[in-house]
Amino acid sequence: MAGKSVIPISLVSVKAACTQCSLHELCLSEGLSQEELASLDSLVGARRKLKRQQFLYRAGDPFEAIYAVRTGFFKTDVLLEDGREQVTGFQMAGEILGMDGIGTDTHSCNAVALEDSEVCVIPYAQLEQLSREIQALQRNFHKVMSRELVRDQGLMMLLGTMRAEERLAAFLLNMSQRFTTRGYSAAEFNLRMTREEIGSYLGLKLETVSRAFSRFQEERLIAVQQKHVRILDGERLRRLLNHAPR
Amino acid sequence: MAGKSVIPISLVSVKAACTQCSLHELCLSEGLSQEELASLDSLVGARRKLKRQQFLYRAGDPFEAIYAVRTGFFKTDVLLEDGREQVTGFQMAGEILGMDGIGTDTHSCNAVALEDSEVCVIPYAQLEQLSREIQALQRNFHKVMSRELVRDQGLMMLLGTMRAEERLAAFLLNMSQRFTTRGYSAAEFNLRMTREEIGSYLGLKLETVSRAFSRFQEERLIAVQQKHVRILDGERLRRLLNHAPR
DNA sequence: GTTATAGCTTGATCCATGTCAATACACCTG
DNA sequence: CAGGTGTATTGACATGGATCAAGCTATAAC
Repeated sequence: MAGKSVIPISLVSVKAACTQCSLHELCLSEGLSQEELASLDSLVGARRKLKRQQFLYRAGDPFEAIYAVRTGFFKTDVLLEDGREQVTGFQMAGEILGMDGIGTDTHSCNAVALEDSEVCVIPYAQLEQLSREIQALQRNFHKVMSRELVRDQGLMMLLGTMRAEERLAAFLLNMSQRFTTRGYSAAEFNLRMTREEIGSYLGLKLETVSRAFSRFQEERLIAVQQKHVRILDGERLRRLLNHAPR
Repeated sequence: MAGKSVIPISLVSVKAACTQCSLHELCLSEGLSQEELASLDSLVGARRKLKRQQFLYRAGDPFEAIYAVRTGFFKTDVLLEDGREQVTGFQMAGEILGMDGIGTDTHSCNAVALEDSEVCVIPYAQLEQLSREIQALQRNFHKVMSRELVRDQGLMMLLGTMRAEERLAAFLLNMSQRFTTRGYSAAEFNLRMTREEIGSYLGLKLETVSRAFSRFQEERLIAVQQKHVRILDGERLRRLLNHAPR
């Protein structure tokens, strides 16, 4: 950290903010020039640390900023008046939270840290301003939102047409893929969420999730112990998808 | 149409393009000055007419433009390799289609006209350009995308936690609300989609949709005959939501 | 006007997942 | 290390919606 004195100070400070946290093309800084990165950095100054179970924002909160996950793990969820909960997503390093608030100036879901986490606070008014000046930033931001729309389509497909085991397979492969992108093992990881949260995300009850885990273990597709998952046969897991049982 | 000669020619041409079709704040032109509207108009020049069942774009098509529905009715859907279909949305006048393509430069779903329709073609590169110049346009565009994210959250909630009759009630109330916004009757309308398409959207089989319709009719909540729906008791229909059965 | 076809309704049955309940496990606290 | 609490597993049973099947109704085609 303190070494590498060949790097000019200005660059080090840039690195500390955006270059370091943006895992390649995950965040908003992809493809920006050094100069542009510096502008983005000055905007992103603020950080916020959250303890496990703390809310980053709640449904109804006024919208002021979007957030880039630096470290940690989040869930977003929506609550119905009668108490039913739908987890709408899990977010990890490099992913953006809070865009649901842009349309109405009010957040429409809750965002909760599932472990101690840190986010970059990106004040929205300033982001709009800067993305009128920096085309690459504008483009990145639009791409992030659009990909979120596509992600949602995938989840609708899952919730609307898949059976329990397909859903869990899709979930595990998605997790694996995202860990891989971040340089972690594709085959072995620790889930940060409970069976109930997975179930809520997948439109299943926690018992059904648990049974599907057990089934996969019997079938030697995975080895699972509580939150620790090892994927033994990703190929077969993948084949479970896109092949209707009848 | 040909009358009203008091309106200057420049305004008439503006009206023909954006002022007329954008039902208030639905489209992208909300809050733009006359001058800005003219810029947007020059961008939106092209129109496209589609016959019933024609594709506006297909999954895999290169992304070039987004589309504003001028007249008619669309559905978007995603297909799985094994043939399973998930309808991800129904779009009517003033709504924007195609934003799924921004993230990957490729459309991720199909968009099909459910009746003869017309759209405004908005070339995306030019929209980005112009929205760097016109703050109100940038803001509108972001709001449209964000509202789409929020809409998706609602659909996930529906697919993940609601029972068949709740889903249909939510669907009918949503339709009613959107027709109202467009100046049509809230209580009486013609659906443009089949039971199968409704089912696909709601994560149900067409038979289940049909049975739920019949049930609502028995209960005097609605009067339904094929695609024609009259809402008799919107209040009770609304109470069906947000009240878990147990 | 007749026929064909797609769409819709309704009934009978089946099955995947929900529900309820008991137990086990892991982790934290003191 | 004991106890407690939240989490996970597993079993038995219930049920909502899927499936299969038959018939009906509107609309389009000829």
